[in-house]
Amino acid sequence: MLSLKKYLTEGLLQFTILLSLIGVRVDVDTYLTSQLPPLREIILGPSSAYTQTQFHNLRNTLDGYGIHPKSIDLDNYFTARRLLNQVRALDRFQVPTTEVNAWLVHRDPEGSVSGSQPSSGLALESSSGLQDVTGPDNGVRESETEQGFSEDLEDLGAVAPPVSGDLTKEDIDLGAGREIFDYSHRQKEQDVDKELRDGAEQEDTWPGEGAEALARNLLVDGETGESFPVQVPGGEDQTALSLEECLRLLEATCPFGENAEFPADISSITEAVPSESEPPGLQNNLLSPLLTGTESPFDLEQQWQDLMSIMEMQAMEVNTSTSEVLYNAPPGDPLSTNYSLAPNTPINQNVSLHQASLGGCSQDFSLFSPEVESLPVASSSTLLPLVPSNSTSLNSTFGSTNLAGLFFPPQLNGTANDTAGPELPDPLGGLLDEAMLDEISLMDLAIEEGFNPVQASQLEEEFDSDSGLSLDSSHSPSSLSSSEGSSSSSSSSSSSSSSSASSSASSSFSEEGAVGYSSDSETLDLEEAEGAVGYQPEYSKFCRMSYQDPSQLSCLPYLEHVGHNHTYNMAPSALDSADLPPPSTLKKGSKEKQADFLDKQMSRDEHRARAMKIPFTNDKIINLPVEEFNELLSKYQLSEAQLSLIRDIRRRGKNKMAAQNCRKRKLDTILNLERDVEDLQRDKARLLREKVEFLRSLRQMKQKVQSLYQEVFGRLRDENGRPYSPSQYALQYAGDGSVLLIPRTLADQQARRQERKPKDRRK
DNA sequence: ATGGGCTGTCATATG
DNA sequence: AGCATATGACAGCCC
Repeated sequence: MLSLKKYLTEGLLQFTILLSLIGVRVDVDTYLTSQLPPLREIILGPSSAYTQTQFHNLRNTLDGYGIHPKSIDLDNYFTARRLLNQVRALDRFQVPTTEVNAWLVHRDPEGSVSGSQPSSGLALESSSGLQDVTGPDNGVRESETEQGFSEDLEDLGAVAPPVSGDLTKEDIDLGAGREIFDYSHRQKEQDVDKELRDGAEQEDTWPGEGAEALARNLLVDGETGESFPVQVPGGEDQTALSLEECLRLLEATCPFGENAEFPADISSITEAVPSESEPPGLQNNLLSPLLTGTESPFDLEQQWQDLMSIMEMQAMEVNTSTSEVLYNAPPGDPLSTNYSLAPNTPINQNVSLHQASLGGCSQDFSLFSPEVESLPVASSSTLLPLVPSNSTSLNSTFGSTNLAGLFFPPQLNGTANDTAGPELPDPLGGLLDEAMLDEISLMDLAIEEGFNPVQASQLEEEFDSDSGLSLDSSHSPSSLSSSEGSSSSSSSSSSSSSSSASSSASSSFSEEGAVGYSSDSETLDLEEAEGAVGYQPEYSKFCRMSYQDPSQLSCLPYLEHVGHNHTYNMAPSALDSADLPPPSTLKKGSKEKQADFLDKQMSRDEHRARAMKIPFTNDKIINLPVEEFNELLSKYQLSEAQLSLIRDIRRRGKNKMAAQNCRKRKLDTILNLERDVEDLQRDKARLLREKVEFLRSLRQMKQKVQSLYQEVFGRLRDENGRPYSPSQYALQYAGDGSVLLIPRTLADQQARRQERKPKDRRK
């Protein structure tokens, strides 16, 4: 019960807010197993954001906070953010759709372009284009439906009364006053407080008899210790659950294994495939970033996998349709069906592709060939710098020179029969799928290294930070403003930063701080105040813990000492309360009013000290080092009650400062967390954009290789002038760029051999 | 009147 | 052990 109660309090609420910002589920298990670095650090151990030294960032960071936690706007800000996150969760699976929609728009013309190419001669292109348009739509609709379901769940969760509330109430409400537990000690002070409170209005009537008077006036105060249950916002969890469910459903529809290997060497393809139908291009190494990039330990791999699954669903539909057109043609007229668009004049009736050099084709695998350039590859400029200029990575990734193994689906390879001669397997269905599988399995590795799939899937909710709902991105110098997402998010950031500016301008730190507070030293012990050393703790009462502009904070010298070097109690004595005369009271004139004012401004401990005739200031009591403090006590003949009070004053005063520091630190931690979240969101958005571009490139290349393979293979003729059966023969690329026509059985063997290699290497 | 935020205080843990 | 500090929890005050 106690631990539950613990979780249901302020800390959890704050973390809930923060977690909800990045879409991380808020149930405790996930909470504790969280692997996301900032959150994990906060929960499981000290972090850079949670260490005390970070507290100084409160004043050191001049880039400012988007919205200050105590600004009036902050509440609305967080609330709005949470709500917006929930709203954003509605199109969780449309995350890539934002990208994919654009992709689809251009997918259609691409299909038509390909289909209209006279030499490509592949009827599948147009049909694949059709499929491509309809397929993803289905996928999107499906995910929308599921998302709607999850939204319903979420709504239910949000409306449902928090169960924990009753628990907490039962747990806390013990039906006993707090004084029961420390009656003897606290009652005295409570009585004193009561007396003082009463006396403050009926003038100071404290008899001044010290402990005896205390003992005579024992009264039980009404301090009951009643508490109120803390309500934990519900709904987040259910949202996460439903989203997770959706993700699982979505993944279940994508029949990809994790251990699939990519058997063939695609770099050979880029070198070998002829370029008849394509104008010269460049970047035969374009594939390498697609594949080597996945080996880098991205934190968002799981999310990418989600995206990949979505993308792949679409790709699968394309491939399926392609395969159907290609390989399930009516048996009656297979040749005319499959090769009808092949050139009527064969290249060579006795063509021997042994040593047939198909060089120059590498240029055709350019993303930027006219056909491809017609596609709005959103930010090819961002893609290019990421392309390592070595093609060996392609070799290592695809690892095989067997085009047949590369292109032909396993089932076709295995069940090749002579009667199905004209059936031409989908060369690139295998290519892309295997590539995807390879990528996904690499992602899995990264995931195993510590990225929680749940987190990733929930992080995906934030993917559409391009929607303008993202966190303020203008603060970070690392913000990549190259993309379309940054511009929209910067608009939101401008509003948030302006609100923070207004909030910080709304209250003036220095004006309030100028009002004197600790009046003891002036009204009672001016001579003591002269020697008083130390930070004026009560001063913060006028600061009201206002953390506006850090630059303003840095202008307050004594606050430089409020930190975790614990030097604040050695602050300049110049800042003692004696040197901070309240201007407003001075202007008021009459000394009675001034005294009255000062009297009201005195803290309870100051009243107590005054009542007990403590001969020195509370500042001294609180801020003197232990040695000096003890020395001071020894100078005076103090009663036991006075000594007790002095020690309590010291304890309370120090604790008060500690509490203030603690709260500052807590806020600072939250701010740091928020900044971390912003950075992560920016990184995530950037990585996802890059991934979408990579996928787009891969898809385009897949289609190109597919068509080129078909074309080359379709033009081959045996000695009798008949086309080769794709079930019996396959094209294979040699390492030197030559292309060989080999029997499928041999090709399959080589493919299997190549498959084993990467697995062994991985082990 | 009331809820939420702020602050002081206590209890307790930790260094 | 004593002290200082950190922090969760609570109550009271104020807006």
